Amino acid sequence: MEIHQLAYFIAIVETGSFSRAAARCNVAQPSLSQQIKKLETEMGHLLFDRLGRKIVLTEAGRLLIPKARTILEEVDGIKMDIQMDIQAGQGSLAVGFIPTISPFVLPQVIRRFGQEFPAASLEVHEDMTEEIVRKLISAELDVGITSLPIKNKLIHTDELLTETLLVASSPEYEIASRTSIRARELDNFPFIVLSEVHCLGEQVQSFCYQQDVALNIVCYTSQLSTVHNCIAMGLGVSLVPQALAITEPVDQVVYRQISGGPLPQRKIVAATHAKRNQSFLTRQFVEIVRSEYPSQIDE
Amino acid sequence: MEIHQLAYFIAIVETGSFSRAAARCNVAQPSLSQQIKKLETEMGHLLFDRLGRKIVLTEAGRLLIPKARTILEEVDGIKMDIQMDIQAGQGSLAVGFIPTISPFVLPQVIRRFGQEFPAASLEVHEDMTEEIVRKLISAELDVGITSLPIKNKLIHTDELLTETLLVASSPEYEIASRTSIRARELDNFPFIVLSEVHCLGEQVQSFCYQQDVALNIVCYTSQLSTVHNCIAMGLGVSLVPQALAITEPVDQVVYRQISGGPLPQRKIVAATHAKRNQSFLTRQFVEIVRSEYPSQIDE
DNA sequence: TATGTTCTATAGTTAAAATCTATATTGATG
DNA sequence: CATCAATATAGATTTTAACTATAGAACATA
Repeated sequence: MEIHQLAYFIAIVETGSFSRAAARCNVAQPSLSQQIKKLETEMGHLLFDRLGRKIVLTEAGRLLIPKARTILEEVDGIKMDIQMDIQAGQGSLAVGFIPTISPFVLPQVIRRFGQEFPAASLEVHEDMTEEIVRKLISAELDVGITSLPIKNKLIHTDELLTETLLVASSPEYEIASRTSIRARELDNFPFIVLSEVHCLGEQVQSFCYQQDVALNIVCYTSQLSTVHNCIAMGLGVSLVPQALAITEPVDQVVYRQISGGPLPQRKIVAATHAKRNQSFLTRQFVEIVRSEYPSQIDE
Repeated sequence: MEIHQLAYFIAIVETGSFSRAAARCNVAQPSLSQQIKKLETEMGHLLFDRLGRKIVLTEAGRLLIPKARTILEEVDGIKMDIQMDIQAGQGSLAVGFIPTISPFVLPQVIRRFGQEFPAASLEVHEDMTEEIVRKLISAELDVGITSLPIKNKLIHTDELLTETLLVASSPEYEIASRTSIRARELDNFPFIVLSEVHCLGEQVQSFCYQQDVALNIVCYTSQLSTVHNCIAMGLGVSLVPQALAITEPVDQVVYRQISGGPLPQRKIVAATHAKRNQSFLTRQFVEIVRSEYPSQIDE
């Protein structure tokens, strides 16, 4: 059975004749006769009784009408429906965040995404960069919010913002009262560092290495909040994302920017599979992350 | 958009690859590539991201899946559905009865038809033979229950039964006490006759004419029940259908069969348009009439 | 790093099928 | 009975879907 056969059938029903239907369908009348014959053969029933000049629907023909109309309407609307669905945010989206970003943006982003695209279904993964990359490549994720560097050639990155890392210290330390802090002075204080399995941990350590700062590391932790807590307890200092200072400031901690040299920074990016087309929802999601990411400019 | 394109699309979705889908659909792989490309062009969106060895659905592709499945299922089921509908008695039927038959069979037939085919919609017309023939030819009616003769070549008749006409008389008349009545004796009594617009009226008069009976007609009426009432009032005698005597016998009337010569009879037929296919409902309806028609054999 | 394997895409050809034109056939109409 | 108006049939043409062969890309293995 073919769609055009159903269309011809309905045209005949509506015009009451093969000839008029042929005119309406912009085909020759014999084409209709032939296609209807095929349809009748396939259905196992005549659809019309041919009474010479006029035709009359058979029982099978009458029963076919609503079914044919349904199918034609669906086929007809399918293109527009999909366009509408896309605009309406119908669909699903799987996103990944690294743990040193998610605490500051996930709640706001999920809320806004839900408000703007109530029809969408969102799946959020929290993983480290490496795992996010793997999932992007295997298409388990549509987009990952992470930080550079990403070496994999199959991953395309869209830069969202550059985030400064601030010196975080207990007010007790002498460093807390300074108006300007230089990177090399960090070696005067016990340093709390995030494990290198996190890209943030790696970034902090490589920054210090490049600035020739020999850190006095007193603690390796695997969670940023532990770093924060340790600092609040006065156990040492660290470099933490500005977003942490903005969204979760603590009284027992002061946050200071490095001066007199390159700033420690990380680039926050939306990572996607380079070969996949980014869906409407993906693009919208990335824009929401960009606008919701806590930064001083927003405040 | 074509149905096979949707089928190919779903096969790819379900097998996860163009190659496997091609195998399942019994076509070569390039055919699928080509048809999917066409579908994508028509939809205005890619349906799959081609990631070299593997493919991933795009947002548009994911949205298309349920719609394509729906259409395929409907198309798939359409033939069987119609078969089922027909067997279940879905559909409509328009039938005609002549007034000298309907009183005896219409109620029972409608009841039984409604019981056996509750899903059907039945439309009943009561008309004289001529009008029934006209409606059959214009396809306003699917079948007419009437009596012969029908001269029109476009009408096909299916004989249901041969009904005898009985002499109906008031008990007061001498004829009522006889054991055997000959046709020619009818001229001894005042005769109540049905108008010739009814075929029954015509049949009665032509029978008498053929038997050389010069009727002593005292009343022409246009309703059989009037004939019956006149007889009951003792105004005369007549020839009436056996079915009348069976279903509506009256104490003031006796019903006797003619003997010693050809019986006055009428042939009850199901008349249909010779060129139209008789629907399942039509055939079932005719069988119901045949079995419900009142005749002595049934009692 | 090279190489074979396994996918999809492309090119060109073949086969199928829908369309067309022309005409036969049939029922309605004057 | 001839004419008109409709559908059916026949044969040619065109379109399109299918096929074969092969290129190109990605992954796996050596």
